[in-house]
Amino acid sequence: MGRSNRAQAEKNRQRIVDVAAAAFRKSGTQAVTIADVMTQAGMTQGGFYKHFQSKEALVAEACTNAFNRSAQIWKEKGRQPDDNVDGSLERLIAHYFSKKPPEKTCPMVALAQDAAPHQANHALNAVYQTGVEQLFETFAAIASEGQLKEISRERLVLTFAAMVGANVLSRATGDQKWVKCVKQALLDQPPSQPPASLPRASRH
Amino acid sequence: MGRSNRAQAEKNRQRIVDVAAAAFRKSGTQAVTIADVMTQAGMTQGGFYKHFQSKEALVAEACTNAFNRSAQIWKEKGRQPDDNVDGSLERLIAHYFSKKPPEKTCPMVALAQDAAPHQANHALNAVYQTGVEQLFETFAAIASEGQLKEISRERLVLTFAAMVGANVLSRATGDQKWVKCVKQALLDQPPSQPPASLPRASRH
DNA sequence: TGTACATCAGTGAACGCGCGTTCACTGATGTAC
DNA sequence: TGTACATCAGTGAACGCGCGTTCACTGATGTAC
Repeated sequence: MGRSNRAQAEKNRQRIVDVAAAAFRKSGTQAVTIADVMTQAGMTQGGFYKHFQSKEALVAEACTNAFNRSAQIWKEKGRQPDDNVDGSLERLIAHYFSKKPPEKTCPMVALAQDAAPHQANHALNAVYQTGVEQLFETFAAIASEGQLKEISRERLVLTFAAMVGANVLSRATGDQKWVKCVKQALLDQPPSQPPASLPRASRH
Repeated sequence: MGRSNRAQAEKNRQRIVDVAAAAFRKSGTQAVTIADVMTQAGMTQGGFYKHFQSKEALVAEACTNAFNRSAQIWKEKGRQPDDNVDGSLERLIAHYFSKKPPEKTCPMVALAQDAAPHQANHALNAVYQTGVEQLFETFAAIASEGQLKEISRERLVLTFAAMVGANVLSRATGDQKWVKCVKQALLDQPPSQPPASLPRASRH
């Protein structure tokens, strides 16, 4: 093919990042090879190193990309023009639990294993930390916006963790029931019927 | 070293499984090599295939082992002789969030990635499914035992998912704050102060 | 109980494959004049 | 505006390493007589 011009090369680079982000979200970073990514991006593997220093570097950049995309969509769910603000958190929760193609898996779930500190990809770990923070703050902002009662941060974190946990369990088992049940628990429980506190015994 | 007798060979086999279970919980199955396991078990890698057909087979067996160990401990937390039954769920939750050495990481969290159906280790996926079920049923049994009010299954799943999610986030980021916050949310919220329903706006 | 032979747990080297990375090469692009 | 040269994006083969697996071999164990 020979050389591309600068504009085309930049497009190609971006395409590699996009393809990689989708593939990593679908299968995790370890299951995706450089050859996979480059083929999907319409090039051969040798060209990869004209754009990135290493696979680790691509991983970090692609995952940043994935977190940004997610945060963007969350924010959109938080403010839809034709709708009142009160239901925005419900809308976000419903979206989080909606069936999505594997390449749109929540990055917090898809990348959790690869980002762990013991995996020694420090760049990815940093990206992941920032990404989780970013998504949680987006979540918290939407929750606090149109809320009648103030929600405690503890409660927010609990809900956030439950969403992630349900997704992890459903993805790992292949059984959607975890997601469905937690979605029900978060959306369908009428405020008029306050839950029996938390699942704990009352103190004796 | 030559050949071991039958009893010793069986002990060696069990040692391999135990070592592997600990290593897989610490680092995930992909990051652990056969040579690692065999060295830690005090043997050389060649001998591995006298006991197991493949790494996949060891993974499945070791993970079964890990889930069983966890379930066993959960059950013990559910019934301690000197204690009344009412606090058993709190005790279990506190234990789940207590700091443990990496080789005792919750199998649901440590193995989630490797167990996913797209990883094509079908034996492990089956083991994982059964293991999650086993832990959840243990959890539900303890919750329902000494409970004054009945807890809805939805609410149980929500709590269960939050525990898993918090652990996933803390393990992946390296930051204990997720675990700490969810633990607080689950244990310290006084029943006398019913939570503001769920983090949602009241319907308009 | 002792002897001869078969079995087989464990050894350690080697094989084979996958995958990240490197490299010599191509030819279009960018630039200097 | 055209020409000569340098640059460099992309190619495709090859390298090197790690790791799961295989294999010939050893010598203690188990067994048959």
